[in-house]
Amino acid sequence: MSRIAQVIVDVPSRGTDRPFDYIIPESMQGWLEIGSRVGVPFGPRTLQGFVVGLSMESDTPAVKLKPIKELLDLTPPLSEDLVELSEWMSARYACHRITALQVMLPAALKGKAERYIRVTDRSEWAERGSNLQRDPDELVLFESADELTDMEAQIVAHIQKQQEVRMEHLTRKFASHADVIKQLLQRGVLSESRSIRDKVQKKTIRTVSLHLPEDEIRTIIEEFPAKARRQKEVLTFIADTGGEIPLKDIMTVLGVTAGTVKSLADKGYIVIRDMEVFRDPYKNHSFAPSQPFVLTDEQQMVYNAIVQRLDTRTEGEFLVHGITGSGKTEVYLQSIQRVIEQDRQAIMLVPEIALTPQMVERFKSRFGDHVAVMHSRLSSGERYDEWRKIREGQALVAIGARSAIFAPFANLGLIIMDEEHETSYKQEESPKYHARDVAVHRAHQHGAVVILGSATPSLESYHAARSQSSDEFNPALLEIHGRALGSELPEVHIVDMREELKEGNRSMFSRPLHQAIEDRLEKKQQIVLLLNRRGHSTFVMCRTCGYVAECPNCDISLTFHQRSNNLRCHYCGHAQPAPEICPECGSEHIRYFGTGTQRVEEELAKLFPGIRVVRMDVDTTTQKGSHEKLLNQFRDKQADLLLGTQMVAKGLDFPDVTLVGVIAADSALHLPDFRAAEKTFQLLTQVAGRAGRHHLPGEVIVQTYNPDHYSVVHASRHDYASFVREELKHRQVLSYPPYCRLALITFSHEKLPLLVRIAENYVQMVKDHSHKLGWLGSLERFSAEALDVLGPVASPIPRLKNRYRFQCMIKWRGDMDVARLAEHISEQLQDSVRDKDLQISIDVDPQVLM
DNA sequence: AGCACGCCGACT
DNA sequence: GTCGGCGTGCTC
Repeated sequence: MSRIAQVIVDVPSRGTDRPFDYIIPESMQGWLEIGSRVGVPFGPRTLQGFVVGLSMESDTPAVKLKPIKELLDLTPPLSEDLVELSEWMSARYACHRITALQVMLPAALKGKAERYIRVTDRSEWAERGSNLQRDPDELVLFESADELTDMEAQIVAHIQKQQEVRMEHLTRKFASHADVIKQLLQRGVLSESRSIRDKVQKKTIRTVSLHLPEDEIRTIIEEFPAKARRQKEVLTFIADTGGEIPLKDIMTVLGVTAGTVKSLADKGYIVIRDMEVFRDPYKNHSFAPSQPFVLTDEQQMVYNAIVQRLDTRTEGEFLVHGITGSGKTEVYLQSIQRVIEQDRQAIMLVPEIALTPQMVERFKSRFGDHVAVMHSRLSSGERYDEWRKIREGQALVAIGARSAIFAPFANLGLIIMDEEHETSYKQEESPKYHARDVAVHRAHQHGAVVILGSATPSLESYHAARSQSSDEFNPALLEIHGRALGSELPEVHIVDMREELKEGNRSMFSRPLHQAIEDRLEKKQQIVLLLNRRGHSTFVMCRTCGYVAECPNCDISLTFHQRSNNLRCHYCGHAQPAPEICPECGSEHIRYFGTGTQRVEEELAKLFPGIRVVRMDVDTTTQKGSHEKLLNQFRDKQADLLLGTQMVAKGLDFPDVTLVGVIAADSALHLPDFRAAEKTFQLLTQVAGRAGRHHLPGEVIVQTYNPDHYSVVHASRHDYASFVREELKHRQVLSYPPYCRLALITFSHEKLPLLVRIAENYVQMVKDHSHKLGWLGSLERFSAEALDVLGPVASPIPRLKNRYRFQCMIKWRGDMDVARLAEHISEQLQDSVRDKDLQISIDVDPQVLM
């Protein structure tokens, strides 16, 4: 038996980011495991912590060791593999261990210490009951107990009844007598302790069941006194139904009160108890069971490749590149089915916005109650219950967004990541993990298979599949070229908005789009309009020739800064004055860009009187369930046109949509991000996939000022391979992922001069350190190992919440531990500056460079 | 993160 | 001469 437990305590700071040793009390022997959640004394406080190791001896001097105070769960909330995973995460993403552990659990398990009050020496007092004032002889224990006033006695009695009462509850109940409670504590009549209390309680319902054998009950029913007609009915009902029946049901079905039922319990015929139940967010939905579809030949080949690995229990990764509407989901469903038959479990990750009721229904109707759904719109209680269903083995499939990758399955066989290119798989707050990388690591732990699926795979994944590297992540590429229903991909027309302007059309709708909308309205077919609002930020473009100002060093569009009236690059810091006329064609129509959905809606109403528009954007979908409501409205044909931002591009499937319009394809193209072209290509491809998915042929109209840009051209031809070829060339020349890795270091402080000095210091320190290690070098030389630092520059958001922000970027190739280097330097700098106002954040493999 | 221990200004 | 400012150091 181990004597010592290593515990990570719930304090996310540098000084406490290591295990602390505790003595395991006798009573916890055999119960305490790696992954257990415990309450421990830490300095003067009581904190929640997680056991990450067990041992016989400790290096800490015995006098310093304290015992663990309490064990918080019967079964450990974390398994050993998740504890190991947290160690890997803290190293890879430079985060505190506790932060990594915490992200794996539902918020409900983030307990905080609370004060609990009880009457001192409970056993003595319990016997005395309410006589405590009348029997002063026995109260020698407390010198002044015989002087208890009425108020004091009342408080003591209240506490005694419940044995232990939370301080918070007490101060609320006896709000005006806080001083009395304080005094009782001082005199020792009451004592306090601290204990960890969870945020969410398990939910229970009152149930009723027979307390005697059924034949006995039948006899009792026979002989029931006639005037107790109601009770007789109730008892008969319970005997007939059998098992545990919710009290509520009895009351509604028979129209009786709780009192009637209770008197039966008092007679000892039945028992009433609180039964633990799971909150079911989908309890009001019914799901018609569905059967597997017959797979197309292509689907079958993909499925066979996956099943081959599953059946031989070999780990492996697959990248399934299937065009929109190719029926990837059906392949996922059948693969999951296989894994379940093997007594293993599966995780299905989808982007948050794609986790629609449609999607959930598909899984629930195939796998019934074995599905646990985890998404952000659940209450913390609901999320906790879904999590427990997984932990306790009731659920076999977890479907959810990013954090579902931590679903606590014991025997994981398959992890699927749909729309794997989505940036929402990267968490923006600490721990800044990427679910794809975590998935690969977890799969290695379990010998499980990983499937990444997308119509537009990320360049990182695609490149990893293409190059035969010996990396940890080396997926096999599987392709699906045809659509499941045999429909054709829609025809895409590119409209050159420069031409429109030349011909005098200043409206946001080109003539072809205008005409097409009119046509569909007439035919009573539906339209989806996409306004890409990511480009709301200000890039400078010439309306006449499409010229966009770009940085000479970085090949990235410049951002317009109104304050200083100049253009800047967020990568290297380059700045130049804002042009008055277009440097390419001399036109005066040069301006910065941005259009809102609201304006488009107004414009639509003006141009097409009577048009029924459903607008979907952050403004209209913040309310719970509004997303679903708007989509249903559109599905039920209560609207002709669905107008929205990115969210209309994903996964929606409406049979009568025959026209998809993209108002401004360019708006994401000129964001200061090296992934701008990739994002544009992905968005156009995805949104084009919304049209003509069923019998009616679809058409897509893309308006753009850059009709020749390769992301637009290749998207219009549905040509992923050509796009990738071209984009990879750019990435290679400029040394961006997948040809190197990135870490973004962001500094923030209230005082600008200090901040600049720190940022410059940091960059210098990175250079010095990596030079010493022999890492520093130019990445452009195609060396296998090299590291380079860019910046520091002001962040794209230079001031946030009264704090200035600077950033620098580390680029490297090779498998050196840059996260550790970055963290090490952070700590050195923090130590030398000694300013706790200084924040340094490290983002390894950033997806958004802000 | 808290909380305590520890060295320098405005007050009974 | 004391109460208290928050600098820095520790928490098994």
